[in-house]
Amino acid sequence: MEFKEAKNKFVQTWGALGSQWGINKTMAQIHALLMVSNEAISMEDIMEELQISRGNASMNIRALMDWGIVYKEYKAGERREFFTAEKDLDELAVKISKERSKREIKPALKVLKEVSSIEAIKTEEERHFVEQTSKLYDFVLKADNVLDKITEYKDNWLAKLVVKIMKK
Amino acid sequence: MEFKEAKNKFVQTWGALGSQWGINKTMAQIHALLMVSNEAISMEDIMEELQISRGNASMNIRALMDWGIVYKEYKAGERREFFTAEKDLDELAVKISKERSKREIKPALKVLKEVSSIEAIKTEEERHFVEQTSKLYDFVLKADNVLDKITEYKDNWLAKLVVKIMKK
DNA sequence: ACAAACTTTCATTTTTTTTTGAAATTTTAA
DNA sequence: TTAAAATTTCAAAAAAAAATGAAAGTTTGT
Repeated sequence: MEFKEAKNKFVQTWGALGSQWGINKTMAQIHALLMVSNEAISMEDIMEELQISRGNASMNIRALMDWGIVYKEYKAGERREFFTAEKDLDELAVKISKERSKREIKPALKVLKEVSSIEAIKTEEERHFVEQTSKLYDFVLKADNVLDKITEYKDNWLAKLVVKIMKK
Repeated sequence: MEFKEAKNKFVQTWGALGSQWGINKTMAQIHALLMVSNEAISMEDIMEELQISRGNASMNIRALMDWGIVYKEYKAGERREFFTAEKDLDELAVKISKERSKREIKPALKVLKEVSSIEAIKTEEERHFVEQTSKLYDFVLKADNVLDKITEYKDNWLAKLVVKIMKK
């Protein structure tokens, strides 16, 4: 496989994967493109490489910046903006994990707490509902915290030890 | 909040969440409904409760069974089929995790390995591409394995120890 | 202050995904 | 074996999501 083909395959695959994770295709493709680029790219070049419109590029770059995984960069003597992706994978994982927690897990927890707090449980059906949603609340809360801890401790000795143990 | 309202809210929220995770709304709603039901439900009742068509119900129940998180159940003297969801959350997490690994992570790994193996690296651009995709390969492979181990060891002392340490 | 260079916005169009529903198929009880 | 009861399939319709592109807005150099 030659370089151009490989690059294209990577961008396409990453894009397809994105759609399975609630991120749209173009957003994932732009991210992929920036990830494997050794230098910052202008919007014009992104449009050209992915064959997308100006508006599409603009909106998805903005979304990626909102996620904190793509940055603007200014080049001396250049008027237009250039973009780079977070290339440190640990850092990338932390940011994605934090953002998803904030956007999806936290709101879900709020609802779970709410619905599991209905009062005056009369029927067996109601009892089961409360039991199940309460368990779900505990489970999601715990999972969210573990994720937090993993990303937080990632670089220190404790995490390293854990990873070592896990590898056995 | 009264029971019916709470149940509805839970089903709706779970459904909305599903779409952010690459699962369609109806599929997630059916799963939610079955999760909080204390007894198996017929297709007719699922259609009724979620206000969806027969075909839609049939296809999404099938998909849930393919994921291994919803089961068919037969009632004595009843011709039609009833359905229940996996209610043990640990078991549910393991199944979802395994399935996503199989469907998404493994194929992604294959592509990453492929594209990071291009030969005859000439330019700096190509060198960077190979470096970045190789790192990505290692990272995803490691993440996939850790997930595997966590689910595998979940119930034994090692995992419990880890969770304990993490909680500090 | 001007205008060229560049970016953002958003109503409209296009594409993709999901849903419907009727026909075909399968299952089962008698 | 038959036919009623139930489920599945899939072409077509509907709904939802994403992309376009032109106009509006912003920034910057002179």
